[in-house]
Order: sequence, then structure tokens, then C-alpha cells
Amino acid sequence: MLDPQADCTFDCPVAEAASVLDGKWTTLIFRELLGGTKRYSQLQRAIVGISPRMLAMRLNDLESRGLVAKAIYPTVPPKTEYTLTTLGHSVEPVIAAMAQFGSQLQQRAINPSHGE
Amino acid sequence: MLDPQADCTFDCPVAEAASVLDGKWTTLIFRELLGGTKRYSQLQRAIVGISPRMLAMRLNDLESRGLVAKAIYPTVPPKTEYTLTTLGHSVEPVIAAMAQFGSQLQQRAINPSHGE
DNA sequence: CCGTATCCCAGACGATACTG
DNA sequence: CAGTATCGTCTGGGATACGG
Repeated sequence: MLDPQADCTFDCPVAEAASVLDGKWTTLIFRELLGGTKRYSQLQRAIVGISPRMLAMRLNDLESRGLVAKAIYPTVPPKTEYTLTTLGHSVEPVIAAMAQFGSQLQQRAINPSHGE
Repeated sequence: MLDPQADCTFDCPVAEAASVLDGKWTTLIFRELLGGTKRYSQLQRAIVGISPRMLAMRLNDLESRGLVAKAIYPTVPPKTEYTLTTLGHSVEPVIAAMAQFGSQLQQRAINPSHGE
């Protein structure tokens, strides 16, 4: 197991991960793709509020980083599928941890117990 | 970071977590505080490049969310200590997962193996 | 259906100077 | 030491329209 306290003076893995997860819609896109291969329009419908521009931007970014694979079928009408690569799947523990953390935040929001 | 209207069925815990982790320096601050209680100046020295303004902003934000506790000692010279609350500590799995994920990204960057 | 191109702006961020 | 005040920059992201 990796020590989160490892040296971050130079190339910090945490900062590296953060740079990938950064961007308004990134985690939600991961969240969708962790459910399996999805088409562009499926993602757009699933992620309420995202503009075509932002969706394309994030997907291109993730593809260039090798986290997402893109399969284009030049049929009529056109069809594109997005799938997480093996590397992309390695983000799952992060999303899972975030989900866990997020629900603790929500618990506290409901139950106003102040500590410390 | 994430829009409240984002539909993850109800209130998405992942989005909730993302809203906390959002901000350029947040994860690094968590990373420092996971190592134990720290003073303002310690944080500023540890987090290279952060301005006093940003550090104070993030700390105030985390305090208002109940993730960080602030202890002020009105001595001369003044002294302030920042500590993660119990809730704040629950972010640790997220940071740990990010560290793990980040190092996989770096491995891949070094070793140009082709994915999928 | 799957995107790109263009325009625009709020607000996040940095730098610097200053105070209790 | 531990911050705040002020100002300027800059870019991420929204809205909209259009192209392959």
C-alpha cells in the first residue's frame, strides 16, 4: 500500500491524480464509464446539464491521457463508443472512496452533531 | 465544481465529495493535515507556491464544512493550529486512493506500454 | 448522431502590500 | 505569526450555432 505521506516535493502522485480528476464533469464521466461502454449520446443524457462542448473536451482529454478508448463506427448514422482502458479502470478505487466520503458528508449534514 | 442539478439519482455522494476536494490546493492541504496538527506557517512552508490568501481561504472553507478544527492561542506571538476533525479524517481513503492511482499514471508515463 | 467553432463572462487565482 | 485588503489576470466553462 502506498503511503499518502510519501514525498510530494517533486512529482506528487496525489497531484498527478488531481490533475486528471480536475474539471467540472470528470468524475461524473468516470462514474458513467465505470458502468461500462457508453455512446456519446448516452453520456450526454446521463450527465444532466453538460454541454456537448464540455463532454467532447473531457473525453478527448481522457483519451489523450490513455484512460479512455474511443471506437468510431463510420456507419450511418455515425456511432462512437467510449470505454475505460485498463488504466482508466484503475480510477475506480478513487471514485469508490469519494462515494464513501461523500455519503459521510451527507450524513453529517442531516445529523448536525458537532465534534472536536 | 459540480452542478447541484447533476443527477446521480438523488444527491450524488461523488459530486458531494468532489465539491469538497475542489480548489487548487485542497488535496495538498489535506495531505499535510493527515500528517497531524499543523500551524499556519508550517502549512505555508510545506505547500510550496501557495499564497497566504489562498491558504486562509481554503482553511476557512474546510473549517466551515466541519472538516478542519482551528485552535487559536492569543499568545505573543500569536499561534494557530489546524487539525482534521473526525469527519476530516474520513477523507484519508480518498487521498490514499488518489496516491495509488497517481503512481499508476506515472508508471505508465515512464513505461510506454500500449493500452487496449 | 457526433461533434466543433465562436463568443463571452464569473469567479478562481496570483501578487503585493498592509494590520492586529 | 497569522492573517486581510485590494487589484489585476486568466481561463474554465456556459450558451449558442453550425459542420461532417
